[in-house]
Amino acid sequence: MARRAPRHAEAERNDQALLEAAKKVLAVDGAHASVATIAARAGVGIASLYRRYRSKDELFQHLCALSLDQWIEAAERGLQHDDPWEGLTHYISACIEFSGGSLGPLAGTIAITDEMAAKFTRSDELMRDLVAHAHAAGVLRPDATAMDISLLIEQLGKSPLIEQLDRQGRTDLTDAAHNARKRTVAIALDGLRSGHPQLPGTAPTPALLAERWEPAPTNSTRSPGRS
Amino acid sequence: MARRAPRHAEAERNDQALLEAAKKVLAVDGAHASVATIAARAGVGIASLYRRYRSKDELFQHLCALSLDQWIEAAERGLQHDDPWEGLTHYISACIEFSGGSLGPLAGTIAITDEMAAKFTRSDELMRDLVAHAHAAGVLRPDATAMDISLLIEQLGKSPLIEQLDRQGRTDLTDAAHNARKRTVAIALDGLRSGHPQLPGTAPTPALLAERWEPAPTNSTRSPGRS
DNA sequence: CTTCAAACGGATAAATTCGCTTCGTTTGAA
DNA sequence: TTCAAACGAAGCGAATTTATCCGTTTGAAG
Repeated sequence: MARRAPRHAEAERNDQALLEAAKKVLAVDGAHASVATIAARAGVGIASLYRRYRSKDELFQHLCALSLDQWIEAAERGLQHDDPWEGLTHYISACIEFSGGSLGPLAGTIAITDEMAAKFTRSDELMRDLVAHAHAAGVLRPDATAMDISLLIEQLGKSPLIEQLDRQGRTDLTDAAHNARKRTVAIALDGLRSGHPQLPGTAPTPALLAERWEPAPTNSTRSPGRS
Repeated sequence: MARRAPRHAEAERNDQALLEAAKKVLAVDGAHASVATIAARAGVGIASLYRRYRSKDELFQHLCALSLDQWIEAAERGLQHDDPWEGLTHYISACIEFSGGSLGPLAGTIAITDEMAAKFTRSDELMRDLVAHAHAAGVLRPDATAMDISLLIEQLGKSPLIEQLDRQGRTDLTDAAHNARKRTVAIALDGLRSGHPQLPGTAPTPALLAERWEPAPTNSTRSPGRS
């Protein structure tokens, strides 16, 4: 073919760097992460970001889709385990580990694409299967529902300590912080095993997690989303 | 006597409203909460805020001191319990409940006053006592340290779901969200009881929590290039 | 009722930050 | 050597943010 890709390899590398940078910056700065920060962290110019994505929102949507892929893959791996408990705990640990609290801050700030909705549904199904298997095997406490576990994952995925250390550039402490969170996760997982007193209140309804991604209903100061 | 207080009562009420509003806005908007938002939520003018605090930072420092008071009081109450386990769990639950993730986002963004440092030390001592009693009674898993529990509190105190719902004004779901978190906390507390396999890794050092409040004098993340 | 300082609210100034565009430069396969 | 594709970064207007300024309201003292 004729001229096709003078610097195609570099473009590919930059795209990858942008996505990784966006994820980290999003975890650190929250929903108000700026494109300038993301581009700087990726080591590329701002224009390189806008050449790939038409807007900041589009970048975040793509990032969400990729994260959902990770969730789906983690669930599929978990379902392949022979031991239902191992499968569930590996899924939970994996989600907490790689999520980095990326999606949480985004909830409600970006529109949900059809692609995202489909992947979310698939992820949810797989997750319910995982929980059902663990319940059937009697290793997971019967009163803990899939919703409980989803909330647990979200709660532990976003670590204030890790985020702040990252923000301050204390790379010398991040290992210790991650180790500390592993212990917190281990404690929570032990609490999920069978043989504990009944959980308080009633199980949370799926609406709690579903509706949070709905477009912000009465949000006052939002620029009209184009597209 | 000379004129003393034409509208003193109103001033007092406004001060109280400001503190409460600041706490809520801080939990919702994070460290970048604006004074305008806080004043609006308190239902007062911006000037009323600046009449009491010379700057935004001074307000936040005062707020921190008050929160530390709550921690101290919760620990003292916990120590009064006859049952060490009840004392510890009530302390943990109380801290998670009222913290609202207020202090977390502030860490590193404001200077630590001497008052804050003293209260932090006192709170830490009481908390260690609580844990020591629970350990001595054999109700708390021996491998869980005070640091582990501090991190657990911080991790569960900041709820992404609750914050987002609050941000979107979905007051119809906040009750359900709080109930859901109560269940998450209950799971974690069950995981803290004795009779579980050894926790992974080594216990986190106190430096992890102490250093995060250290001055962040070199505004590192301001320009994300080379530091 | 009049007085008047304390307290009020909100417009506003000055500086910053944001998303995004434009533009001159660099790269590397043909 | 050529030249389109890809690059980095300065720049633009709009939107925020902190903090101050100023005219108005309040309510106890005289």
